[in-house]
Amino acid sequence: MEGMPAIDARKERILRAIIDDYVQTAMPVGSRTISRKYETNLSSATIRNEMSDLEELGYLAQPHVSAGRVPSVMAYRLYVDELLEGSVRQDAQAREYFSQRVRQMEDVITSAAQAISEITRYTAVVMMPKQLELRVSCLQLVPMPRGSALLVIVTDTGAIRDTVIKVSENLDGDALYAISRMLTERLSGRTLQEVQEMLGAYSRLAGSDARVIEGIADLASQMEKQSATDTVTVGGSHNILNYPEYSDVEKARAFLSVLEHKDRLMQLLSGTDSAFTVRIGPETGVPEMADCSVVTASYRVGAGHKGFVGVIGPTRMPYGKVLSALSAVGGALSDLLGE
Amino acid sequence: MEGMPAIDARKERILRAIIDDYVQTAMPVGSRTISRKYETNLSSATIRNEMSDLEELGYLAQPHVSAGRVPSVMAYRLYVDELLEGSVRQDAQAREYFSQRVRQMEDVITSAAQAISEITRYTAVVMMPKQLELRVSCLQLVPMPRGSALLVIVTDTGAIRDTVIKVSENLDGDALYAISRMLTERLSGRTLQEVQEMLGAYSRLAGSDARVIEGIADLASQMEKQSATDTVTVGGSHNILNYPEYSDVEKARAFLSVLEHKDRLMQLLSGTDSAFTVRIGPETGVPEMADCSVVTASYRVGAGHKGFVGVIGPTRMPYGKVLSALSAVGGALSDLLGE
DNA sequence: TGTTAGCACTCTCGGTCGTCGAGTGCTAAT
DNA sequence: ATTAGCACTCGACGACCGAGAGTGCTAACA
Repeated sequence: MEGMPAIDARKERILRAIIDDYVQTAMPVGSRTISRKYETNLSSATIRNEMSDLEELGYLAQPHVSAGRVPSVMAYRLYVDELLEGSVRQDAQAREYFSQRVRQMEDVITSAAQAISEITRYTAVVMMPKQLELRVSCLQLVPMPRGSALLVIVTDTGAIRDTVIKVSENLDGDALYAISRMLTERLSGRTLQEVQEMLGAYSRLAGSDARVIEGIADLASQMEKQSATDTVTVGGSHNILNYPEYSDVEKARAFLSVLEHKDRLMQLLSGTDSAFTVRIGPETGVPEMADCSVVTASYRVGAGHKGFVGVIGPTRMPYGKVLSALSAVGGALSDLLGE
Repeated sequence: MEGMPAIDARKERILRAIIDDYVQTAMPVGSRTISRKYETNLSSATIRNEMSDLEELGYLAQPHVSAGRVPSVMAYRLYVDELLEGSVRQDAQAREYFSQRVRQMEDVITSAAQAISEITRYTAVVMMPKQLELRVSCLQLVPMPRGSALLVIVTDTGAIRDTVIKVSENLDGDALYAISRMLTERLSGRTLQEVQEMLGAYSRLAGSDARVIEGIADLASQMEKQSATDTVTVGGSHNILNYPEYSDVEKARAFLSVLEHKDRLMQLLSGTDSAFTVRIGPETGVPEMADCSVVTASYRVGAGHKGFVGVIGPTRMPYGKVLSALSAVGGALSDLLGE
């Protein structure tokens, strides 16, 4: 009675070769291919025996009896876990991406998503954690032509929001600055919610327009609303069309429609503690993504809050490259957004 | 010897019915369909005769002998020209879209693109004309936590650009305002290019940081570069997958790749004088878009400069609805961006 | 003269069938 | 333990065929 075959070094090499080849070609890998391209001193028959063992062990699967083998979720996992052990090399290309001007949280987030998607050629997702308790640090009116002014609110975490409001034509730059000073003095240190509540009482402040107050109220309520929800951005969503597993339009559409619903997207990203997570196929928990993998890296932003950057692509994916790209972008984000 | 059949009222009704049906179903329309759904008092045989005439006239085409008829480019054009005659009804839904906060040109443009794509369910493109000779109107530094400041530049056309720069920790709000005033005084009225050139000379200004100067130089050069090129944004690009004519992934990808190249996109939009333009199929001049139509509306922004809003979709398109949506959004844009 | 019923004809679509080839598993030889 | 050889399996692909949709034409009819 034979026991379960053990997985030795050679089996591992072969498994690795199969994964690599499959990642490249997206076609089931046959024994001949391995024997010629990877293990040139072994015959196809030997490889066949090994492959048969690997299948018994659960690392390979055959779409049908006379096709080659395809790596199973277990195989990817083995491979990925191994990658996760070693430190992930930082990708220089990724860091360069952020030399551009960055404006505020949202801008950073979206350019991160674009950067990742361009580097990896997959779909990228970036999540910014919700920030409760944003406090106003400064508030300023910048004169604009034709009776307008730009109202800028800066919070203690460095988030910036602005909007154009109408003001009296006879307020010049200095007058606006005086108003700004006064408002900053009274409102700084308050949370956005407090600011909102306090504004009612101010509507008759000397020298200030009711319209200014209104503008601030609007802006404060918007910031408050936005800061209370997680923000999530997608980049390069149609990169998915580059991969043959999505040459079925229905599949592609299902995929894209998941991306359009923030809540379903959150499901893919959230709920992990470690720096890197890889969910393969069914592990994603979203049926439409059954043959996708989701790779995420977390980055720190300020006091213990964590955001995620991630890549969604076919299960066959060069996990090594993806991980290093994510790690680089995550690092850059931490630098930019962290305290 | 029979002459060319004339196009009478009934032929026109039938043609219209065929277009309507084809727009809905994307399937060649047969004579029976028309006789049952649209012209219930005529038999299919009669319709057949009429259709045969319409084909001879060039308004219909048959994909193959035993399929129904499909409207030709000429048919659409007839129909569209008729639409263009009458005034295009404004679409209420579109106007609502802009009640949101709008920040600056680019924001307006992108939300316009999104609005159009959501309303029409097609791909939307919005172009903002290049603005030469932008002049600085105001320039202000807003204090931020941790030795940063937000540098805001406002131009005479109301374009806003900002960036975060580092400044000496010991500059407080008033000091920053003093610098802002001084800079505004010296730089306002200058074009961005002039500002850029002048900044070299200022690097030793009393009380101001070299870093501030540097920040302004950066920002000015970016604004200058951006204002010299046309800006174009795409919204809802993957709406295209909703239409059966793009159930071929290769086609869809070709379509999307055109959208990714700004220059090819410009080709689709530019070069028209009238308020509305409809280019059908080959008229677009871009081979990948051979079975698309491009509908554009122009909007005025300030002194004679024109921008375009457009929709790209399959040639069978409810042109009436699309035109009214575009007209509404175009109007809103003129209001928001015009002088 | 315009409309309609009838009919033969054409062409696509969907399914079935048979061939081809890639790949396997097993056995026997090395 | 490895490998050559061979029979076998199964999907991909092209050929083929029948059904159905739609046409054009003709002849009858109002």
